[in-house]
Amino acid sequence: MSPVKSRREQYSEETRAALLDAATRRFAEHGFAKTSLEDVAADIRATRGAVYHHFPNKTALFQAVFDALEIEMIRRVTEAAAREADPWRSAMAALDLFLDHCCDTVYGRIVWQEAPIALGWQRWHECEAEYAHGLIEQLIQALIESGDMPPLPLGPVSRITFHIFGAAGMALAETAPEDKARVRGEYALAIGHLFDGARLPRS
Amino acid sequence: MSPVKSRREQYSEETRAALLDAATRRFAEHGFAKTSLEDVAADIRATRGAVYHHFPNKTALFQAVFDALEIEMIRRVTEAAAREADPWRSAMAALDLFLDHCCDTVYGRIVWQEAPIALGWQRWHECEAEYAHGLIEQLIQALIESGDMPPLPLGPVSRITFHIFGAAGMALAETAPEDKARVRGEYALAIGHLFDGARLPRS
DNA sequence: TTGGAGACATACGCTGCGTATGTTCGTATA
DNA sequence: TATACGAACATACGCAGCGTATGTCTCCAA
Repeated sequence: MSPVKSRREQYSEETRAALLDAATRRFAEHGFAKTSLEDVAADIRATRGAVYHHFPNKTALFQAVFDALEIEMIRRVTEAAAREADPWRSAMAALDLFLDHCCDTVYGRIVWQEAPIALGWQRWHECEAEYAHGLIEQLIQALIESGDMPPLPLGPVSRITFHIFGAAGMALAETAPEDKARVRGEYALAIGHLFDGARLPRS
Repeated sequence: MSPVKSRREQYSEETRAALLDAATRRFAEHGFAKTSLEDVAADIRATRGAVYHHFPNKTALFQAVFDALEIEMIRRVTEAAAREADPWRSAMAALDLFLDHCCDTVYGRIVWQEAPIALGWQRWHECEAEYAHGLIEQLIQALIESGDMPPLPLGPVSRITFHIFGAAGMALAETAPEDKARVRGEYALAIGHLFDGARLPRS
């Protein structure tokens, strides 16, 4: 995996990682538009030159931040879902861990609030199609096959599901830390009821 | 209402209306970021000076465009909902007309795609809270009172509903005109099923 | 008819992105 | 061990586009 890095490679990777870290914090705190690359660079005692050496432009830097957060989230949710054998319980476990994740200020702000702005709505949606959307479609497909859900058109259903999750994600992202637990509970209740209603009695 | 306008007032209102019209088209076609006030002004054979005379800044111009679209939409949906006496049928009529409205390219693009970018997510959400959100809360409140829905926490439920509608709105906004009818049908089906599931048997 | 104010046009500064060019410092090669 | 080369940055510049300050014209009231 890492065939002995040279000193130069090590330095380079460290500054790149530092840039990603600084950018993550800046974007999460001030948003995409109000974050200047000057500031990000200054945070790690470098200049904009360093940023443009590692990333082609501001959007690409944000994209890298976004990707890292999404990949980590998908990884953990997939893991949680895989632990349950029953499709329905698997989906519920995924929802549960997703809500947990959304309580994280950085994830919520960047993925659910800033990303559509930074990447543009279209690109954001393409990314979500690649990450979350794929996972959701998988879970729902399993629910349909197991007879837990009626065979509605998969595209719209998973997109609606995505947006329902998004509603919770956005709501939690803008909730004050001390209220997150309560709000999280309310959304879990409401979403749970909604899905229970859509559920078919197992044959 | 209009106590005899002077010639000057008339001119002024006309250019303002023309600006709004031009801005609406530009924003809908090229998006907020890629629309320069220079172009908007040029469209009506004026300069940026005219824009800044009528609006304090670029965002305010967009806000005016957005407001006009939302107010018109709310007006028509409210009207449709009021024609039905039964709360459930009233809500369904509202959904139906809303989906119709989202098939309009300009409305879909500006309200559902560009607005969060232009106004910022926070401000956008505040606006929606004022417009759509209020209407949705009203409809759901009626459903709970009539016993059609269980008394879940009103906030989350109406926010989730908002985002479900949003899912359809966004999806329709990016669907090619020739496919809009089909996609609209799919979403109507999926949403209908979801709500039917959440419905309580009338006592 | 004339002063004033509203409705614009013109001119300028500033911020921040992207790019082109310069400089330093590891590292491979002779 | 001297040197050349290229990666990893820093510095400098151009440019678009927003916002603002100032100028000009024209309508209307007194």
